[in-house]
Amino acid sequence: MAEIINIIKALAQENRLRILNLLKQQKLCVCELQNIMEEKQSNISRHLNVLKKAELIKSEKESFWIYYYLNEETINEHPFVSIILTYEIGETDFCQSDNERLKIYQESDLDCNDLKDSGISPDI
Amino acid sequence: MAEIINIIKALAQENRLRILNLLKQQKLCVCELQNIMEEKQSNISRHLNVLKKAELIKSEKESFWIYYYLNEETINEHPFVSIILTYEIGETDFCQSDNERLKIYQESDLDCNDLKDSGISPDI
DNA sequence: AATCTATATTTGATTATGCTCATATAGATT
DNA sequence: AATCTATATGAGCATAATCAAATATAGATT
Repeated sequence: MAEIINIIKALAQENRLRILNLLKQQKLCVCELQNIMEEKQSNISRHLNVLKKAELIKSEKESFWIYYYLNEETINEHPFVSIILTYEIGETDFCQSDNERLKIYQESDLDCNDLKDSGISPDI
Repeated sequence: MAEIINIIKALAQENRLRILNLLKQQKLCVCELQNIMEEKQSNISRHLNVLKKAELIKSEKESFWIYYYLNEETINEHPFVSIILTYEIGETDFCQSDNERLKIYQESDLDCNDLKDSGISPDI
């Protein structure tokens, strides 16, 4: 079981909160996160690793991609995490604009195969 | 109003959680915290400043001493903070031993006037 | 087996954090 | 006003965190 202090430390960083906010809405792979968040792949990967060590997320491989999703056991065991994700960060600017980009992606009918060279949309 | 991310960052450090755990139980001044926690005065002072900037605590002067206490407005506005203090850190080793020392201090009938050279008890 | 590609990791630069020692400051007490 | 003392702050150091660029790796596809 992850130490409580590691869980709080994992939550104490904007990019990691952004990742959790997105994963709360749906399972996503690294390249999707990279495109929605407009961050470098290595940076996303690093933060995912921190979140995984804190046992806040899990991953599973599906053909080419590794999909990340919330670790429900940890979240259920530590309800304050859900409270933060649901009530505390929803209104922040960074979540709002990530949510907009997630919506664009969802409505685009693109998937991981398309992300490599095109980005989510011509504007992004 | 303090940014949510500053609040989480303030919580993501053991010594600051220790301070909050103690202040949850009673108002304390710097020299009391210093003696109970067995940390350097400057270190305590610095962490108090971080907690104050996150608006998690307030202070008030009483004759020689500055007493710190939880900022109820912030705590009420962000219920996850109480949850962490009540349900998440109570069982940690660091809180347990701080609580023991707080108890010794409470039962000692010492006060701030005595702490300067003596420490809380001969053993400490 | 060879190739390809998504993800992880290494390296190195930059910045932030935590701590201690020493000193400054504020503001009570005399 | 002078002094005293609790607390705050500055300086310096060590360690950790963040990030980008380049490279390594795993494992799917052909």
